[in-house]
Amino acid sequence: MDPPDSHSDDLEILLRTPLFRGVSPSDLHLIARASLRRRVPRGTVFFRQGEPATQVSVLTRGRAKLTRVDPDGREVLVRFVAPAEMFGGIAVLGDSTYPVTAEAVMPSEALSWQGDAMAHLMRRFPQVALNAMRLMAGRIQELQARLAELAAQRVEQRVARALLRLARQAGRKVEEGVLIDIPLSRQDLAELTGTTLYTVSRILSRWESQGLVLAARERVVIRLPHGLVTVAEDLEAGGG
Amino acid sequence: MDPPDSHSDDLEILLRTPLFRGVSPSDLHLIARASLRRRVPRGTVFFRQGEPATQVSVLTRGRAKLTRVDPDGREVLVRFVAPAEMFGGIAVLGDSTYPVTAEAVMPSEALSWQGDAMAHLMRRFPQVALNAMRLMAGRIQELQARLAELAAQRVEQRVARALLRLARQAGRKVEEGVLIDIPLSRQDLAELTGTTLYTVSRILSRWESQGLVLAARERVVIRLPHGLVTVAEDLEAGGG
DNA sequence: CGCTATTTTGAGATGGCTCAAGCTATGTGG
DNA sequence: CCACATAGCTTGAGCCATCTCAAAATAGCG
Repeated sequence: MDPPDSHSDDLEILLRTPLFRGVSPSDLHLIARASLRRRVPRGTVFFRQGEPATQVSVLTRGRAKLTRVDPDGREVLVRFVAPAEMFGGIAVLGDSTYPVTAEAVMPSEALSWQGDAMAHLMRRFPQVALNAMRLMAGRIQELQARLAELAAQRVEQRVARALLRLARQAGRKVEEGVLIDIPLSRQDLAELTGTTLYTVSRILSRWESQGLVLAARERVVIRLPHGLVTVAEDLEAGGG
Repeated sequence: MDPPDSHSDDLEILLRTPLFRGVSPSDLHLIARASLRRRVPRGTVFFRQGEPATQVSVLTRGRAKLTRVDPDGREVLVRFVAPAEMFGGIAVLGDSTYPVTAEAVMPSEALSWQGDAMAHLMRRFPQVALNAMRLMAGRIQELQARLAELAAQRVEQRVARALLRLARQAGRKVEEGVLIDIPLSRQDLAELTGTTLYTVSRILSRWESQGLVLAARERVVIRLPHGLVTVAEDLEAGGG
């Protein structure tokens, strides 16, 4: 009944979704059946900051980005979402409105559950609640780390770290090095690191001339990860 | 049997501890009995960043601050802890080491539970697990807000917001306005907002001459909260 | 009542921002 | 298949908010 790219694939993704770790495949099947599938083109907004939070989602294909608009209108990129990652869960569990906007940055697919359905699932499968806690704890630690970074480091180090993080989350080995497999503009990198697209552009140009990275339109390849680590840790003389 | 300032007081605090919201007083009594009380002088470190995380705590008296040291050695102040607030919980639920250092900034008292004891409590009282999730969700939202702030706003606005947040968390009405009831040095404010103590000092001096605040040694009183809000939102002409 | 931590203030340096202009892939319609 | 339109990117020049470093003034504390 299911075409090969729907429920059966869903299950495969859900099996390696941290939120559902430890849940048996048959229970996962139940869980999957309680979900809604949404397949969207690039640019689609899953939900918008400030809207009443109604659903928890897991990305099954593609990539999404979570952004937040400052009262002053400046955008900040909170994080990218990769397949098998949960998003939108914080709002449902915490406050009643989404604290970020979620947008697909390439053709994507997500499964989602209504907040009360998820609450039900957590009651029925306590492991899911535990997983959610562990995930949130991890998110908190990451945010604290970024906060410290933003407070204490220079732009160049922050950009280096952002790229290294992205490589870990969405890196793909290619001939020239590690490709960050997300359409990633200079503007995105700037919003991710709290700087401007101009500064990011200059930094990437310099790194490219030093052979550290390859930078193209919405595309970054890390050629010398270790070199970036050196920059990130500020062990640099100043270079040139 | 209990002296008036120990178990009975504990219970009173625990009754208004968000982590235990919805737990009956008799169950709370049980919970309290599973805890360890620690009374410490100013400057005591409850736990240090990087140590294996073993216990979840609730502050019952005093104040604590959670700081994080950058690889480069710079300190960042993650947050202050007020009575009835949980701390140390993230580490126990998430990773196995504390991501921050917790230090009493005045004579303080905390109750703590071993990680496995807390896990046991959460299994026995699912409401506690739910509360923990809600708390973490709130913490994530706050961290995201601060991240956006740090990425997008000027120092003066960040300091204004930090003071307003502190006033909400630890404000006490006094004759001259709202006293931030924490020993709060210029250095602390700088570490909280990602700037230097010099810049904070200059900003406070200016605000004091404008009548917005009273600033003394490790002490800040907000005289015109609305004025600070104006600064925080950058509705200012520039002012002289 | 002197010691020490905290704070203030000055002066100079600079990293990163802003604004302005031109460049280059990529895609589109003729 | 080409010329144009467009979104994304690069680069230059000038400026300024903020940092750094230095030194002096204060305020608690023992």
